[in-house]
Amino acid sequence: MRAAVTRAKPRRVVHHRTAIGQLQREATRALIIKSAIPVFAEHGPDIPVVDDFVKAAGVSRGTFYNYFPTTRDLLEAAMSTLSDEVIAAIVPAVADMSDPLMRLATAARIYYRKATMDPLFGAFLESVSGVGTLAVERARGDLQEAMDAGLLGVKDIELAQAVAFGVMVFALKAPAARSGGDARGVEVVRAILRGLGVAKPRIERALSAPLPLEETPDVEKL
Amino acid sequence: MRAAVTRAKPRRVVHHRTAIGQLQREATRALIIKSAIPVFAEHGPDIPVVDDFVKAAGVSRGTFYNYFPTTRDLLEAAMSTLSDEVIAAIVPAVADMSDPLMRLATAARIYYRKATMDPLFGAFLESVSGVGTLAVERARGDLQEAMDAGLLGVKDIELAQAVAFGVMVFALKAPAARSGGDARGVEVVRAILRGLGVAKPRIERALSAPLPLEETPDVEKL
Amino acid sequence: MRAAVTRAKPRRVVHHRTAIGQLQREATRALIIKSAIPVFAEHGPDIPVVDDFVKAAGVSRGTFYNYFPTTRDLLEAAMSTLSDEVIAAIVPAVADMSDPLMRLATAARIYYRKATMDPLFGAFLESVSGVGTLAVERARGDLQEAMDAGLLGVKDIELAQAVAFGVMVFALKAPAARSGGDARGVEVVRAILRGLGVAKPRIERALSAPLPLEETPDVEKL
Amino acid sequence: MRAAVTRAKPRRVVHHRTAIGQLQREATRALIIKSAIPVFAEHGPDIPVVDDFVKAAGVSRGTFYNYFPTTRDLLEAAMSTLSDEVIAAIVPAVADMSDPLMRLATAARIYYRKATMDPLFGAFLESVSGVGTLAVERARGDLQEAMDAGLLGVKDIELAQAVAFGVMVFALKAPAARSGGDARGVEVVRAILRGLGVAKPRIERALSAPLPLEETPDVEKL
DNA sequence: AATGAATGAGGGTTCATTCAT
DNA sequence: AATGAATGAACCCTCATTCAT
Repeated sequence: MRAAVTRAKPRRVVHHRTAIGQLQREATRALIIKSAIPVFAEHGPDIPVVDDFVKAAGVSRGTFYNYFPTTRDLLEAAMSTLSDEVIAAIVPAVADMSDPLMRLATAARIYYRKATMDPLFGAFLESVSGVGTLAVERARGDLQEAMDAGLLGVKDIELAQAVAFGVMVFALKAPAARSGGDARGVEVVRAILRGLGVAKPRIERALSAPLPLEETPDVEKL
Repeated sequence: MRAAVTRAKPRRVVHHRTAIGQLQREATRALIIKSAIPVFAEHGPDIPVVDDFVKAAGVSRGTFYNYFPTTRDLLEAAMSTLSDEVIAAIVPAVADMSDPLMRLATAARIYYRKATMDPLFGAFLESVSGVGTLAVERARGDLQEAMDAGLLGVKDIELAQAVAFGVMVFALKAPAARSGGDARGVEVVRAILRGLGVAKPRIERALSAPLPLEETPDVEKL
Repeated sequence: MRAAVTRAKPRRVVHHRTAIGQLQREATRALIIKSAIPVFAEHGPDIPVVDDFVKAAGVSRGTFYNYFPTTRDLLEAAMSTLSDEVIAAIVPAVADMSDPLMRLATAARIYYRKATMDPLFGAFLESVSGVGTLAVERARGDLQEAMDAGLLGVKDIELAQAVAFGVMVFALKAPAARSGGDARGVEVVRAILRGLGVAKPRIERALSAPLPLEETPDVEKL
Repeated sequence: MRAAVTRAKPRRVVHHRTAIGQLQREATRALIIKSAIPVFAEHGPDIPVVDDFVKAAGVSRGTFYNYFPTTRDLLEAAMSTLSDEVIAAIVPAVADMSDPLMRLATAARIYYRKATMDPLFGAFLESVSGVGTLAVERARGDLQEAMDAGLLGVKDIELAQAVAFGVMVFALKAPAARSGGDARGVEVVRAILRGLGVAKPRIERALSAPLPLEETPDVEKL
């Protein structure tokens, strides 16, 4: 009898459900993030509360906590998601460029365009302070490369970053950001390159790349 | 009835008790603001709560509400107080300068110095997001004047501001801000002027003004 | 003017209200404890929740937290209050006794009586596990003294305590505790003394003290 | 419809799958109980939650509920399992004894030994309040028999139980329980027998039985 | 049977604000 | 004016339980 019991011990196989669960989990996670972005975007300086996300995603509080222990975690996931989107828009456009300044300038122009044309993305940027990280890691590399190549007047990488990100962030905050279109984007990036101490002819060359075709702004998103 | 009350104090006789009361009020108000500044500065991203201010000032909750209906009001008062301090440091130093660029540059250098040397002021700037406004109104005037005089490459006042404030704010956030001293301040302001499209010789001239004697940093303040 | 302001600085006197507050605080604290005792008593093994205490005391949740950060703290306060009551009933009765065994026996009999006659106290003891501490510290001293005087067969203080408290606690849990009156109390204490290895004649002597007049059981308390 | 289902299995034919299922059920149930014991033991005063059991057993929540509608049921099953273990250790050792006092004393000594030497069992006893019942039913019979035979001074079965279980439980709680070994067990049981009013020579006789060979304490179990 | 994602009621805690003194 | 106890709405978080697969 002992033996029989032993033989009958539970199998602990990977259950059918386990596989399904993986997909389900991914989907729910994505749903929560997706619904959270407008919540972050709409909220001003006052931080949204768990209930806001829960309502937006149409899931229960319990489910929310199953995925994101803190709203901070959700914010990071949302930023990461948006960041991926931006990068996806930028990478192919600059892939073939050998000039780091041109890569930098083109990336910045696309970023500016996205921030001004995509209401959701723009609102998100405005609401969430500390935007820095959104597509920053990429820019850092180009800045460094340009500096190493002796193309910048600025000799300090931190200051270079302050110029690039500071001007971009503040320019996006200004009311004019809503109206100037790509042309203003060029002005902003020109100011950045000037601030970095790039020689004038190089500035114009870096700004000469055509931008990829504009997607139509999806107004309904917000 | 509202009118009646208004009409009832036509003589503007200042009663003795009233006068004392005014001073008392002023003093208590100042006390609360003064004690609040380190509270704002010490707090990171999490907002301080009424109790923090109450404890710091050593007054009762009731008294607090007598003076500041919301903590927002207190924050504004604190910013205004600090702003006044900064302006007081800047105004005499630039009073005699006729060149708006030199005024701008010198003011920015003093501001930078204060933010890096005065731990309390610096911490306050870091903690309170959107501090931009601290001594901003003055800068706007100088920027406009310089632009009107054709001294800037940038033609859009909003972009000019984005350059000036964006670079300054982000440069102050960088770790390097803690170590570079006045020399880094010059670099930062040079980047700003370049970003604004000021001609090179004018930049150097604008940066040539000697700064007033440095106060010794008051480390104990924080 | 500076001087005037200085003179007007707030006085920070001990305010009238501060004194009142002390009394008020004491009263509210006592109220919460008092109302909590039946709550603990009525609850079986399931722990009462903050809301129970709040309702019982008729104060707001906020007030509760003003006084007791955790329900554990409240429990301790309640035990301490009851403990004081018991001790107050015991101390005068045994004050004149020189024999530690008689003190011990008399104290135990009064404790037993209180636990069986006072429904609130009894119910509290039953509900709250780990009653130990209620009037224990006193007993420990008498036990030690008796042991030092060579009056106990048991040579280990921890075992002596186990006998005294174990028998008492379990005897109070038995259904018979509700009916036997003082006579059963004598039996219980006799078993304890026997268990401690006290010589037979000493046991009877120790049990011979008359108990103070019984208060009428206050049935309405529960 | 319910009736129909019931009526549908009249032949009591044990289908092959059913037989397997029975064993499987038994095994899973045993697995959950087995894994639950350390969980109960490790947890202090705070009650373990379903998730703890689920993780420990490596089964899903759904499966858990298939076997135990409430954690209370699981606790009872665990107590019953341990109880069986203890009884299994005691029964053969006392089977041949005719003296109820000797049976009682020997059983108590084995119980004490198990509680002090088996870390898991001991921890379980400490954690789970009101464990009294673990091997109690057996003791009750011996107590009653001894009382009927006029061997006890105590005339009240409830009080007899209070003495036996109260002293045992409290003696096991004391720190000394961890060090005294079998010798302390004898002291504890002696105190119990004294408390029950057993005559001295009978006490020593009842304690004279040799204990079965000690299993080596299985330290790794906890 | 077994699985585990989803649920939501239950309970905990904070804190801006009021108000009697 | 100043005081500080009291308030309760607003949030936070856990966990027993369900149920589609």
